[in-house]
Amino acid sequence: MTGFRPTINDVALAAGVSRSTASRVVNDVPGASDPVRARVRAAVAELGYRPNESARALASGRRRAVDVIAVSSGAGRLGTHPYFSRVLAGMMPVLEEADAQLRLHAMGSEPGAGDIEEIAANATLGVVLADAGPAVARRFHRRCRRVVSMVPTAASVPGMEADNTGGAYAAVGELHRLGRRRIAAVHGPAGNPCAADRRLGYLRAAEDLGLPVLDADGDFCREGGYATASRLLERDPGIDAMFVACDLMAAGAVQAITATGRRVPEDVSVIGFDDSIAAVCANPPLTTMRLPVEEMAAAAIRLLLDGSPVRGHRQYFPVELVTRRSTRA
Amino acid sequence: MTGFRPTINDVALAAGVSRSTASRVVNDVPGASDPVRARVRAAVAELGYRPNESARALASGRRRAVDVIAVSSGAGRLGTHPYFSRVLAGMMPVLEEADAQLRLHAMGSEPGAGDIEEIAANATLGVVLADAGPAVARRFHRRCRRVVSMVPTAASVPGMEADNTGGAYAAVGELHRLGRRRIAAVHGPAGNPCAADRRLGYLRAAEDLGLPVLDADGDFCREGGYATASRLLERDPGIDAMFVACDLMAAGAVQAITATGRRVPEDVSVIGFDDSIAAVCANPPLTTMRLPVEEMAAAAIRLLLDGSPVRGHRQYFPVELVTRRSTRA
DNA sequence: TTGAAAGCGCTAACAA
DNA sequence: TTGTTAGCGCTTTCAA
Repeated sequence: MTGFRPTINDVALAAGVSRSTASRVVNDVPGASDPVRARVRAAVAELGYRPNESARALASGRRRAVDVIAVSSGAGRLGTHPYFSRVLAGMMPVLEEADAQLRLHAMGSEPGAGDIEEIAANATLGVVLADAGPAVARRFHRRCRRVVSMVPTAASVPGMEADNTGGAYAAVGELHRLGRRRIAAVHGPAGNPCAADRRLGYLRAAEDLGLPVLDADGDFCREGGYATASRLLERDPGIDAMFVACDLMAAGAVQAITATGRRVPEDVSVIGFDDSIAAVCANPPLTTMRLPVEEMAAAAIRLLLDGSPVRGHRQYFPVELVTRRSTRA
Repeated sequence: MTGFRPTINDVALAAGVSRSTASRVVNDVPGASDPVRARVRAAVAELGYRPNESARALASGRRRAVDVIAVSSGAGRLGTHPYFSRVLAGMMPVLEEADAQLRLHAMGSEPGAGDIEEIAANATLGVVLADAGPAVARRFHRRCRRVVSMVPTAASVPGMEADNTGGAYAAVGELHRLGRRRIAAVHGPAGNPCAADRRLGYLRAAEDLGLPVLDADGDFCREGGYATASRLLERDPGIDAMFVACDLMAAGAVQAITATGRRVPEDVSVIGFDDSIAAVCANPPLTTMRLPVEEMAAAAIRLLLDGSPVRGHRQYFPVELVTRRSTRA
């Protein structure tokens, strides 16, 4: 009795129907009356039935897999980019549990229509968009119902939504609370939806607090953080704080700030975003807005596992301030 | 003719044998004469046959999977630890290609015998030890032939071996070349095989160059790097360079050094090890010894995919100096 | 709406 | 050493 795992035959037997009917119910395909559906579902629950994925794949000719699309980053960077590491780490145990496969696709910010077509055509459980803009997201969603985005994007595409705007707003508020009055911002890249929300949070806070807007766009990479922070500092040497839209860029920003001879946090306080490994490696370690990336990734997978997510579905996640040395004067 | 994929039946037919015989050859199990083996193998090559993993799993009752054992790190850290991210990134495409599964096991540095027993018993393709000491490695190897370690460990256990000793030696040599004469070292944890090799390289270089030995053990984490570097500096304020056995620790060491008011690299030059994301996030960015982690991880998987690796097998990888600002005076 | 039946591609007894 | 024969658990026609 210990290692026994019920098969669909057991379910069919318990529900008093044929194997095919049980299969139909389990797979949510038409061809079973409501009362029968209920009986089968009860049997499934009762027995704790879970389909054997190998048998499924063999019989149907396709493997259950989630396609993860990592837009906007070079393939080589996937292994080291802190965000994607966390995304994968969050997904892996859920996928494991469901005995499903992870297919990772790295593509540039302008994926070819052919790529999208092919991935959508071969998708089984669905597609997770790791960092896609609205245009790409819509194109996927048009071809494949089972799509979920790790970031808020086109309104119709189901997505995980962290409180990016609120987080950015809170970061600026914190800086203001610490007495800073010339708070600059290094945003993410122009087309990026997360970047847009964080930018909005900054702008709103600046307005509400009556602060000058001192900002520029970056690229979510360390190099861009360095370059943008340098430029900002040159343009306005009086800057006494920086809100940087991701930790990798913030690590670069701190390098840029100290390279000018300024001290962090004494001369310029810095708050990043993400709470990735980059935050603690920076010098000084970064105060940052923590994004629950692993939880968001796990939730995205669960959504796909549970069936076709409803159009426009949103799942919300909080963002929290983590205080480290880059703000503690 | 485009999407046709030969089955084992096609192979058997082409080789003029039964399906079972073909299966035996493909799976390298006894029960086929040498001439027959050759014929079947020829047919496999000719047709480009690749077994259907779903069918295999269904028929045999077990899924082809590689068990990756991440010893010595808390489960929560896996997603963010730069080393493991790179290991996973290196393995993923190879596994994908072979249609095999990745099972990740995180365990403390002293895994229970029960854990080892269970994983070894359920292993199919084999086990990759990500960072295990000789004792754990030997215990796994005793119970399961298909084991390969990502680091040199017990002599009998097949392993990937980067030139840790040579890398450490070269790092100290570089520091010496830059005019440094009081070169300290932050080693890895005592029992760690990689740490031991890097320590050896440091000690040899110190001896060869006539330098004082100024060292202490760390833990391969940023916190440990910070603490150990602080201690070293307190003990010997004249230190003018540091060789730190991993980038995460080196990022911490740089934080510790600058916290004392010293400048990097003017007062103290620093060289790390790995070339992970931590190296570029540190401030200043770290000169480091690059370890080809992704390649090593891919090679480990291929070794397992190719069958039982031979006892004591070693695969060697070079380590290269990558120069960044932490040494450029 | 339901069920019967035929495999999916492979492994593993069992016989020969 | 080899071949024959049952399935593994499931999906999917096809008939009823």
